[in-house]
Amino acid sequence: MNLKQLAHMLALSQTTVSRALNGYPEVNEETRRRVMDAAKRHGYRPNPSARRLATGKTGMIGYVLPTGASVDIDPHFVEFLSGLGDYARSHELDLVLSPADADDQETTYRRIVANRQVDAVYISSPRPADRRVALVNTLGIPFIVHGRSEGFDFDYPFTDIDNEGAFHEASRLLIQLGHRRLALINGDDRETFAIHRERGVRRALAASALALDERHVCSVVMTEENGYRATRRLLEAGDAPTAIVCSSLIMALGVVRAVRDLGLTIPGDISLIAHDDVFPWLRPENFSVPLSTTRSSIRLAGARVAERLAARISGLEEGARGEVWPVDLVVRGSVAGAPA
Amino acid sequence: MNLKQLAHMLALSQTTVSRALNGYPEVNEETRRRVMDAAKRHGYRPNPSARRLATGKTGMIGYVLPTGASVDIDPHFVEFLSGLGDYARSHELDLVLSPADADDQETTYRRIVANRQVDAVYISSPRPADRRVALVNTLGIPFIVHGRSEGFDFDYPFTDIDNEGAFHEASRLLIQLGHRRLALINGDDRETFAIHRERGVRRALAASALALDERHVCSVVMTEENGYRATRRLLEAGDAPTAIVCSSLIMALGVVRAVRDLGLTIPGDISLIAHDDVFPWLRPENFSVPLSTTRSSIRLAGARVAERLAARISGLEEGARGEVWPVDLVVRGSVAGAPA
DNA sequence: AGAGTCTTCCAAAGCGCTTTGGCTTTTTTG
DNA sequence: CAAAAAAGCCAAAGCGCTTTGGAAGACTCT
Repeated sequence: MNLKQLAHMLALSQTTVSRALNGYPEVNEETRRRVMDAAKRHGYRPNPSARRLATGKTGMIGYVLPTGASVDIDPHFVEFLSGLGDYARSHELDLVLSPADADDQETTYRRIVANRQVDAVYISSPRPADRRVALVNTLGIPFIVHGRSEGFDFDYPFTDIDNEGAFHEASRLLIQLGHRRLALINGDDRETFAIHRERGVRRALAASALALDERHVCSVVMTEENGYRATRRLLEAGDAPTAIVCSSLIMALGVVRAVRDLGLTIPGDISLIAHDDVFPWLRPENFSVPLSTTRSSIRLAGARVAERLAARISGLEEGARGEVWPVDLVVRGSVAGAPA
Repeated sequence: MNLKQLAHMLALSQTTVSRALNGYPEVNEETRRRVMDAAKRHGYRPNPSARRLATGKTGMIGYVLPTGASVDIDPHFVEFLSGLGDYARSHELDLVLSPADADDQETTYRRIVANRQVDAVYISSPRPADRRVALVNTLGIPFIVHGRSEGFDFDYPFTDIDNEGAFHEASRLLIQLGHRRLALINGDDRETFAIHRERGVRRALAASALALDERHVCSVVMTEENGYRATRRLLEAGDAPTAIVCSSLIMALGVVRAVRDLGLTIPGDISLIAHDDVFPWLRPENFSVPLSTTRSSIRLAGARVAERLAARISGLEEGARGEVWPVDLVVRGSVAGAPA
């Protein structure tokens, strides 16, 4: 059942039927009702390929997925996707993942824009002066950055959490508890979120005339194993820290294991605070010692990004407004006063 | 730059240019070369929307993503996606995720097929007599099932691992080590993989004239917390098992925590084997006691599914061939002889 | 009543590609 | 050498929708 048939059946022109269905004003309300009625009764659904060719609108949002044998997709992605998908569903949007060589995403961005394959895109895990952001900005496709970039001479729309504030608060708590030697086990420090977190820690220390020992900050891919290794290294060297701030719950698993392996305890010897993106399958309160966290649901962020993308597609949102969400500091058993 | 312009510039008809580009035989090789040359030089890329309208081919594979506030996307998904994306990239395929109400995926399947939004789909986490499988089968769109369904009067193409065999082997090993009371902490037993795993355990026990105590088998969503709870319940009741087989590494984290909380040790008091889908961020050899596993890379499965989908789209693969991959049993420190 | 203004609808021209059917020109064949 | 076959190309008809530019009729106003 296509438009032509429907129009013929109603003894109307395709124009009128099309307009009736799409809510244009120049059609009699009575006629519109008849049309919509018939459309529903016959289960008419406009062919998206045709609509797409005619309008350029696709009803899809895009994401360029970096791939490659040695490229691991961040497990956070799936949670983000949950939120995104949940919102997208309610707005009849589909998500298209365009796999790209991790080292050449530009080609793919250009392709999906040139081919008008999607109405909008989002960018995640941005770095300072991220080329992807600059690119989509000049290409002129609606977009939202999940996270933040830095160092551009233009503004852009983003949704981010207050990473600096979160890690500042976490560090401040530890300092108040008497800790003087903090360590930071961070994610990839080429990404902005990690830079902000480190900044937060340093600022808190500086406020108490303390500093972050360069040997006490490390930047690694966020796996359990790397959390373990980093902790071993930190604790086995001289001037070991008494408190650790950690960028992910998965790494925190490794931290806990390392501390135990060394015959130390949390929080007796080591206080620990980690960032929690809120996974359903791994919860900080269920650590052997309930874990203090800076908490922010990445799923909600996904939903919010979808919402903003939809708004931009339909023209309801414009401009380069960035938004920064506050982060909760949730104190549980893994922190205590510094050992004497 | 569109076909019309290119044709005009070459003083050829659109027909000829189109045919030259698409490798049809009725065009002079010399002409073809000229055309391809010009196309490359001017960066001509056929508009996919137009091609799609004309041919019905989209260059995309589809996945219906169950969503909802209480629906959690399986964290395995992201690893599967890694493999899928990696292959898809090399074949210029995009992946479209169509979010659907978890309780009504049929509507979405019908929509993407009726609208010809994708060339093929894959289905994951199938259950016995899965309605989605029956549906796509009758809808006639090319598809691959990742995993297996059961109880149909038709065959269908799938790629699965030998879950029954894997858990049979794991159980057999434990039995050989003298264990008599095994427990199974399984995933959602409405899904086929869980049913097969249970079957494997039972078969191994039966071979030694043993049986799986109904109190020693449980089926839960695969989270750390559920692994913990299940283990507490198992070990605190009478006739506690001396060995546990567990369907996921994430649940195994909870198992280990519970065992420790109870003042027991692995493998001294409890032997443990878990299934490992091979995540980069959580490795069995890094458990406090290196974990024995049944191992099968879900990432490779993703790549294989993509490969088969591509083959089916291009007509290279037909029929309902199912393939079952063997699973490695990797023995590490978490198993030992049964306590006296 | 005639001019001007809405309201309501339509025919037809895209959107950019593929593909059918046919027309020349060249090559092959008996 | 004429007839048949093959090769190489083209015009035009889709694919199914949106949107432009009118046009006809109904209504308002002076």
